[in-house]
Amino acid sequence: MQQSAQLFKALCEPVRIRMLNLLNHNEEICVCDLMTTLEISQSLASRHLAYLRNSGLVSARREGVWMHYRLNKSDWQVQWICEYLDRLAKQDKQLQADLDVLQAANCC
Amino acid sequence: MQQSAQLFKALCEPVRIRMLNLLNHNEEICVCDLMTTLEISQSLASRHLAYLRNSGLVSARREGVWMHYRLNKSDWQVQWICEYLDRLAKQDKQLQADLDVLQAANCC
DNA sequence: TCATAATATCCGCCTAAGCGGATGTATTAA
DNA sequence: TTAATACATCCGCTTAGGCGGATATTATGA
Repeated sequence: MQQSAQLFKALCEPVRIRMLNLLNHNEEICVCDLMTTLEISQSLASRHLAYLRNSGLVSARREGVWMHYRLNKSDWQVQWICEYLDRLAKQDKQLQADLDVLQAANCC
Repeated sequence: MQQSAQLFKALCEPVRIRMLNLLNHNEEICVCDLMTTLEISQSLASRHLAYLRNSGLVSARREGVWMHYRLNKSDWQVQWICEYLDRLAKQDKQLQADLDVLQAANCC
């Protein structure tokens, strides 16, 4: 349950919800794409991604200089969160807009 | 989404997860039952319940001197949380024990 | 009206975690 | 080997929210 609480802490922050929403609709995303799509600083992106990593929600893969992040979809709690995000995205303009912006501009 | 973040903040605290688990298996529970079941102080119980109220997860009903709390099950997000709690309770000893303790000792 | 019981809120203290901006690290290419 | 790029981490500051213990509020019954 302590672990559940940690899971929810990861979802407390709007920026992290936006990140998870993007990851929910793309196999992998690199840090630079997340930065530009969400219009946040490199430092901020990296710190929030570290938080998501430490909470077990995402994992990272290095490819040369780039880090690619993806959801840990094998975890049932992550699957359950994805279902929530699917539903939330349908009624949230910001999340929809984020998806459009990411599709339009792929840097990696 | 700001509202979603607020919802998850309500779930960050183990004591609040335990409260929601109890409410998920009982129509209504009074504050004194929650206090004794979770073995927490009156002040602590009341503060966490206020947090859950302000987050829109529960509502309260006065009956004489007692306050009875219940889940706002009409909200789809609350329903979704209940499904999570159902699943979590099956694999969490603490949550199971809480339910047993509450059944054994009804004060109101 | 007054004492008591149940609940809510306030106070002071402490920690987690948010942020911007600076610095450190790892990889690639020249 | 060095410079540049992508990313991670650190530093200092600020705020939200945890806690115990004290106090306020509300309702009931004598």
